[in-house]
Amino acid sequence: MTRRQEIMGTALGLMRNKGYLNTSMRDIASAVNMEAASLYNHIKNKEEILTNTCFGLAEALELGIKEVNDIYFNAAEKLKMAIHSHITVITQDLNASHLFIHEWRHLSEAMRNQFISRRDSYEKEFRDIVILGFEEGEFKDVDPKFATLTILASLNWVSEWYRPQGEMQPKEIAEKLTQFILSGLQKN
Amino acid sequence: MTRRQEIMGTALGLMRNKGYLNTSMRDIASAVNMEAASLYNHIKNKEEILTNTCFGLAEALELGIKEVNDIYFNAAEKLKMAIHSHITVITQDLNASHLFIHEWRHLSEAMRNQFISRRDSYEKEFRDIVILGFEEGEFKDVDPKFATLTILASLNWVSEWYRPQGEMQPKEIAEKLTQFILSGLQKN
DNA sequence: TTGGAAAACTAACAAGTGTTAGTTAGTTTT
DNA sequence: AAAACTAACTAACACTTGTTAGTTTTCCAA
Repeated sequence: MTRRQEIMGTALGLMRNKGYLNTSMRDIASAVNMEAASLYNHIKNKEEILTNTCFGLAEALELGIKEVNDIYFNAAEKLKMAIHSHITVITQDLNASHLFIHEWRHLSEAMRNQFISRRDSYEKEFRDIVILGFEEGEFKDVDPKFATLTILASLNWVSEWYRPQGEMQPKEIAEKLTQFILSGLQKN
Repeated sequence: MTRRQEIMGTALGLMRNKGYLNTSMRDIASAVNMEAASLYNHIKNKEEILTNTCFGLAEALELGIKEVNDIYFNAAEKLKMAIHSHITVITQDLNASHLFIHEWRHLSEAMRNQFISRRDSYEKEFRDIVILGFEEGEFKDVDPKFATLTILASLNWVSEWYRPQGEMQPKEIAEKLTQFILSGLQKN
């Protein structure tokens, strides 16, 4: 592990616990046993940590959904795969996911706009699956935007409670979520 | 409207846009056309804004769920009412909701612990409804904790996209969510 | 009209912020 | 052996932070 990776990883951990703004360069430095100024030999600046993380995850998620949408399947199958992909990415690095989900607001305006538009297009790919399901006659006539937002909220929230050492593993989580989203809580 | 309420309201608006930590007392002051020091004639300190808001919403939510759980109903009916109550509270003041959902982390440790324990007990009341549904034989045999977290994630996320001027109003949102949570996306 | 509280002000504080400059010791490449 | 590079350091800058002290203005009831 390079020093840069060590700094990045430590920074993400601190930022997850205390928040991005509340984590100072001096906090990060002392967590890796150096002075704040020395960090700049390895990273450009504080925002690079945030930018790298947010866009790294965005890319991973996009890759996943595109793979799903490129293959022909029915909507239920696609949704299942998309959920699995999303959960896999999100549970990979919980610290990074926290930044991705909560701290992107603190990107500089230009970066933030880019980020938002990539997030929107990810949402759209997800929404297309819901719409496909309706066109197939397999899904109910729900408001696709509403449904997609609700689904993504559930998926993202996993990063808040998932623990790698816990009993539920990503694959199982994805399956239960798929089940829940497709057919709900009630019997029949 | 008292000056205090004006300050509080303005502060919440700023904090929703820029985040709690990123909103300075000087930001708040200039938004209500006064000097930062003058704010202290009306509020105790910055944290009071956060504390007041977080515990205010906690109380409103608790009140709602207790009302639901005190009356005898079947689980499906209770769930529907609990969702309605939650959405009503959450959509009442979007700025406050944002603080309640995202910024409680920045409460002082003592307050944060209190907050977490109240949130946990609210979650438990919700979970009891899911468990009741299973005992009645009406709900599927899901992990109640998992289901509850997933449901609450969907409910809270409403505060991110709901717009009072938009076409979907709280009552309709609650109904669609109930429908979605009970019976999912798929037909049959 | 006046007394006094309420609400504003100015000035300052101590601490903390991200970042840059300049330097140094140790290692690697030429 | 000389030159270049790496990664650490100390010191400092310019600015922002929440908050307090002390003072002045505003405003309303008596």
